Amino acid sequence: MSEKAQSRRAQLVENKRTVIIQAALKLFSMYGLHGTSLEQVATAADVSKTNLLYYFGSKEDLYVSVLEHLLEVWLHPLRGFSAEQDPIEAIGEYIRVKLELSRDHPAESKLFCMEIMQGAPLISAQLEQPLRELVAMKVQVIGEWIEAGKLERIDPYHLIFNLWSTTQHYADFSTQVQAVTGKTLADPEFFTQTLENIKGLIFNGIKPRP
Amino acid sequence: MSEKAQSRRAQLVENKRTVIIQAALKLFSMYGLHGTSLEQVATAADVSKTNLLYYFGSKEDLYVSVLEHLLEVWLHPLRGFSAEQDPIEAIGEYIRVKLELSRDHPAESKLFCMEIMQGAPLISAQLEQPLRELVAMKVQVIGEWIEAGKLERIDPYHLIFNLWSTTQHYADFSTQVQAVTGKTLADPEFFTQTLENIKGLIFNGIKPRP
DNA sequence: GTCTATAATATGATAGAC
DNA sequence: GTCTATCATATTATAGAC
Repeated sequence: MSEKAQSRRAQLVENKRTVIIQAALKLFSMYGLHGTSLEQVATAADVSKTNLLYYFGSKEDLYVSVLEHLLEVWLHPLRGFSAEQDPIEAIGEYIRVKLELSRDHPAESKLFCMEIMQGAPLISAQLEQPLRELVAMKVQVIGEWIEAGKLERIDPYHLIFNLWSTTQHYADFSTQVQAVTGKTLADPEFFTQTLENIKGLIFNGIKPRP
Repeated sequence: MSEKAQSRRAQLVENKRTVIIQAALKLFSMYGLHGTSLEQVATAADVSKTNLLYYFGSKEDLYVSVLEHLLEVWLHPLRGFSAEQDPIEAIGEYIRVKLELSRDHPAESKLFCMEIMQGAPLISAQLEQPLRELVAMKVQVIGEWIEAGKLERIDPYHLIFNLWSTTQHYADFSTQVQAVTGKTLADPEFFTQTLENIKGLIFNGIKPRP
């Protein structure tokens, strides 16, 4: 068996796993883990249920794989900003990236939200450690900005929670946002307007400046 | 049969329904609708499964009752603020009430979040209409404040989403907040600190004022 | 790797006695 | 109103042929 054939087959297996994970992600984020049957996932991924169980040994196995995929997408933008940057620019950029994630990966956002709400029983190990470290690094950077007088004295932790909650809201509560405004982030005009408003709020607040 | 006996029995029935609803709320908010069995709810409410099904004809019936109870608790503080009030005071008060809700009713917050994320299939009728009206009223008030020069020019809708998301975050993502900070809103000091930070952010932003 | 059974079980719901 | 017994079904998972 040639190397090429080997790798081609491995590629196909990976593709199939990916297709299944994508289908599962979408369904899990809509109906939850227990609200989704393997049959549904199999149908959506265009494979048989038995075949699905050939690629993923169990439902929980599949679920964990979906969560692992999700974490990669989700924690990625957290890598950004360093103390050398201008804070307003860096934070503005972070808000933009997070809002783009809410627009382009709402299923990831929702499933992450669900998992955290339920106490993250299945990924607490993978999540807690890297998350704590990433946040600690950011808190450090924000602290330096404040010391340098480049930001108002704000608790860095609460600032981070604020950035997360305000941006993710447009993915997780998109149903509510749409019910109230009639718009979604898919609408470019609404996206820009949302971005500017979030940035305006976080940078300047709502108190009128004399 | 006397009026008294009638009302006493009705009272008992109501109490039992309430106990079941509370137990169901807690479990549904932790494991989701499909992740919770009637057996679990019955055990938590200290009744038999058959008895539970005597009070609520079906699982969906129970779930809808839980959601209706939840909406009452959840939409209540939205009634507040009118244009005559000072906006900073009114909004500050609203933030406090919402954060108290996140502290005292996290199960309601989480289940509401879950339901919205899944498209609110079972309460869209009860929710959409009153929500849209309430928000429209508030948008009106905020608009008047802005016209009077009492607030910066901010889109009222995005301001409302901001108030919701930042406060509810501490209930829905309490697991994450605790993983990162080691604290919960149950800690009075952390509660006060959180409240002041949210208010500070929304009122003043993070840009240093010269 | 993929398929056809089929096992094993959990769980929502009902019937009928008391 | 509450109980025991039971039905009906959905769904995860496995065995074994091809």
